Amino acid sequence: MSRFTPNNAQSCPQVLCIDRTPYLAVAIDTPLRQVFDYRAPADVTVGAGFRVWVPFGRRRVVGVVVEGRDQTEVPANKLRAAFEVIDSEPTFSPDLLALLTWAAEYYRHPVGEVLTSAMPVLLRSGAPIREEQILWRLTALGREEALAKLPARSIRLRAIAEYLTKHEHAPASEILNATESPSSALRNLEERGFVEQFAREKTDEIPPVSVVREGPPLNEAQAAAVERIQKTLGTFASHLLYGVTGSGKTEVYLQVIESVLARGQQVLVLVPEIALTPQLIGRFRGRFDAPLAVLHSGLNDTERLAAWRDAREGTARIVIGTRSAIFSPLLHPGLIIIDEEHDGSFKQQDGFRYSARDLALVRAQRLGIPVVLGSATPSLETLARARKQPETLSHLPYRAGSARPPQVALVDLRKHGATQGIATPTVMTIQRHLDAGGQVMLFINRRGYAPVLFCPNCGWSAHCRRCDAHLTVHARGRDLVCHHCGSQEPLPPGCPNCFADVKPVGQGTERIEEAIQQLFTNAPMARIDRDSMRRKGELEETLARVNRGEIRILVGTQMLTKGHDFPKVTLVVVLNADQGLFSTDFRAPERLAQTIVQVAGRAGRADRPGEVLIQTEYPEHPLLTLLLTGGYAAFAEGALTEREQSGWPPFARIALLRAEATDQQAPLKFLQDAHDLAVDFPVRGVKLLGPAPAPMERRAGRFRAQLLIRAPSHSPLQKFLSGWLPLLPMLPEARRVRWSIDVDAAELS
DNA sequence: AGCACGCCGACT
DNA sequence: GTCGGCGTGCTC
Repeated sequence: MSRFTPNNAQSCPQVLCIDRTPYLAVAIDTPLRQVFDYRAPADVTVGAGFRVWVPFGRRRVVGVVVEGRDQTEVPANKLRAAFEVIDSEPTFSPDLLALLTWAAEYYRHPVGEVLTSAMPVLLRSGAPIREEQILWRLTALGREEALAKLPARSIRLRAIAEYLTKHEHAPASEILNATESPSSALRNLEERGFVEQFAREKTDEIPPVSVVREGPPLNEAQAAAVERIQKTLGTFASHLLYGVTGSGKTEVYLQVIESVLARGQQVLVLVPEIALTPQLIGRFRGRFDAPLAVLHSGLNDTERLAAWRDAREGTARIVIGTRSAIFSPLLHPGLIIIDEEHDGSFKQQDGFRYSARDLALVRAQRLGIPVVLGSATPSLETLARARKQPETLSHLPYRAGSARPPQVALVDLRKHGATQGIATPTVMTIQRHLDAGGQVMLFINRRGYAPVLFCPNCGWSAHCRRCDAHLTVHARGRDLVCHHCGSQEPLPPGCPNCFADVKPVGQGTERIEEAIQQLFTNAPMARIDRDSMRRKGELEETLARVNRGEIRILVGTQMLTKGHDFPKVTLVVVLNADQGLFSTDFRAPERLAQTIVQVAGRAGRADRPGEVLIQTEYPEHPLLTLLLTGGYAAFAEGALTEREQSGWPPFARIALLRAEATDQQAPLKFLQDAHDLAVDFPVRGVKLLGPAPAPMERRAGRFRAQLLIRAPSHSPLQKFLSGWLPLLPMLPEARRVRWSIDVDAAELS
């Protein structure tokens, strides 16, 4: 029953005694791929997972004990003693520590950096793990008079008073989150003498949880999914919840979460970076009266540490966050949910290049708990796994309510004339939907006004000085911006080559916005992309206007697809489906299909039938015809067959060795040397492809190249890497480049 | 990554 | 004379 054993000092003394050894192996935040041995301080409880202050070179740093050791290979003249142990209990429980060291090994990343990345910033610099908790409660005066005396218009103050009537006491963060109030509201109540703070007496009791509101009745598929997942609570199982948009995946999550909470366990929910919307959190809060810890990029250091502590001490019953939340400590883990599991943001793209989705499976397996991967467009990896174990596949094929699936049609851009990228039949369809009172959404995966600035006279086009890329025309034709390095310059008055007039070529969101305004003068519209939604809260504001019906036409990028509902949208237009149709990256078709299906899923959610138009120059392309005739499932079947035949994941494992330098030849030379070195480590089935320049060789002034390693499965890949990688730093060329290894690389660029 | 040591160029 | 450029070496 170790799963239910609290990992704090009071209740689990045996954890502290096993490592009473003379030496400690300590992981330190440094790119060095090793741990460092220290003499353990005497007469202090210390062991694996504890943080210690240690001397390191000329510095004093925080390290994490990875294990206790009875002996050390380090010569006595080098060995030093740890200064002090930071807490009276380990920062990392044995199972979390084991997961992290496993991940460091698997992704070939220095263990010190891995452990550091799993800690809130304040813990990295030595803040204590436990703190006397400051709680707020109503004063006697507050209990008697607050609700009676507070004016009705003081909504926040009354909400806080009501909350504290129900909860007796709670930390400020919890109160402010639940009532969506600023901290000034609490101070205001304190000045009125209605509330007071006090230090919590030390107790590990976990607040009771109740269901605030019962959920709606489930349809047959949802009920089957809930039951299938519930049956596996307490054991490892990897579920795929494969539900089309609007089929009620969240309701399935909620029902299963309810069971987990009833078992006294915690739920960890991972969501993609952009989709950490108030919508989902709102659903959770509306359903359960359970403390929720939200880990997102907007938190400051103190808030982050508080959320981390709440997860670790079991106070937070639901922990919801993005990628890095997979490393949240949990006292009583019971379930992990990965929402929109296909989303690329679960894979970290620099430094410690882990996949939170893959680690969720590892963590769940180690803990003996189920994991639920939810998506309308599952990754091929997840689909392949589900094929092997059909008992864990739950399909939600119909939309909740009476909504019918949208009608999808292709618009052949070669046959029809187009104004600014919008084909004539598309214009007519938009008009028809506007006339019928519908809302229209146009999707284009490109920011800015136009992707190219071109001189029709001499053929010149605007290139970035530091990247092998065109500059994008921005701000209605006033600026040139590089989307790869961020450099910016004013638009030249004419061609710098021949002084002729230059012309923006192609369409971005800004230009589509302009075209729509000209074509549909009376329809109020909005544009949603990274440039137009810079200000905080702007996105939410615009989305609200859309859903109130004040906006009739919506133009935007990927941003539109991530987790937002647009119940009044009846027509979705994918303006250019062709980017990615002929990419060198074997995953490009998968990403394109997911994007198209996700965008299309925004149409017709209520009782109105939805319509989807996909503009393309290649209407006969098999990817598009498959999607059109058989939906995502048919596409995925086809793609899986292709991957199997060509030996790509999930039917193989890959790793990518990347190198970059300001010198053009150095990365290629280094990779060639690395390639040549590999003949000394033959592992059956392991093949090296390359080296080759990266698809965009020069980026931000650095030349980049890559070498692909392909193996039939996980273990030969790891076997090869463990023999080969340690020797790379010894190559003379290694010092002239920056290199990194990306295990299970998601993007080959 | 830090951080120090170390050996050559233009400044008060 | 010395401030500082970044090459190279080390961190239990």
